[in-house]
Amino acid sequence: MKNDIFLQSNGISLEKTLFCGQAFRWERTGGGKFQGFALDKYIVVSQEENGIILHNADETEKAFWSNYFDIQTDYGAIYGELSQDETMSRAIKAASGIRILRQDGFEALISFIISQNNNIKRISGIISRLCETFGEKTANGFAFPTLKRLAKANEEAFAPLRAGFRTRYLMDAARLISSGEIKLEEVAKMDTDTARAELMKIKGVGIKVADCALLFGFYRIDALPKDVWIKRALAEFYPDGLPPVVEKYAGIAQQVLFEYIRTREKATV
DNA sequence: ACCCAGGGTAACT
DNA sequence: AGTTACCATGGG
Repeated sequence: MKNDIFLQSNGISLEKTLFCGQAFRWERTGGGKFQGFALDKYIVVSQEENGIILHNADETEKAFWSNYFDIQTDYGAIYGELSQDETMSRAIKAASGIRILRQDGFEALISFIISQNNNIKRISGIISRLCETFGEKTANGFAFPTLKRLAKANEEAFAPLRAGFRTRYLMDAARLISSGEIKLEEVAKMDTDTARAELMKIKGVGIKVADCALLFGFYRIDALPKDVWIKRALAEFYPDGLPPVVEKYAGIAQQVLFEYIRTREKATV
């Protein structure tokens, strides 16, 4: 039985959450509606006052997307705590409504390998071509490729993605995970430092890509990915280090800061 | 034509 | 241990 299902989440912003650079497979369809994929799961979702609506969804999908959108976490309380810090208070006002999506580890890892030395627009393009090339075709679009399918692709097969030097990194990730040398279900159980070191066994996965995979794919909100924007923000706002309350929610704080400094940049240019 | 992008690697001091 | 050139590609 398919229905429109309302999920309450006070203050959530789909626009900010879906396009703040943590996920790359969502698009606006107008009128406050969005559509996208998580792995092979497709949904149309719309922005409501203090929540979202899942369109044409059943109970199984309700459970899946509630987890994906991190509905049960009290962001009001977290943002309240973070607002004790003056910089965070300003950043949250400019970028409120962001939730950290609970994405699949494999999809996040592959996506952020592609992200390196790249911009969000082109990352989305490469991932889109990745799905068209290796993902299963469905009625609503292409699913994210399975590990098995990626692992058997050669360099020639990757050419249509135009991923540049990242191709061999993607192939190394697929090889190591496929062979069992790296087990993502084990990574999910490791403490964050051990998990980071494990992911960094993959060629092309350094500390930043690993932290992105951990934050967005394994919900490690203590992981603090430092890209060029965050490095600038930390130097400007926290030259003497992070206050404890920001440290506690580093991943969430980081994403709010990322949005804040990027939109501030856009506004002034 | 140059610089930059949700960086990492390898080869240098 | 800390720099630096280089890596593909596309947009500004």
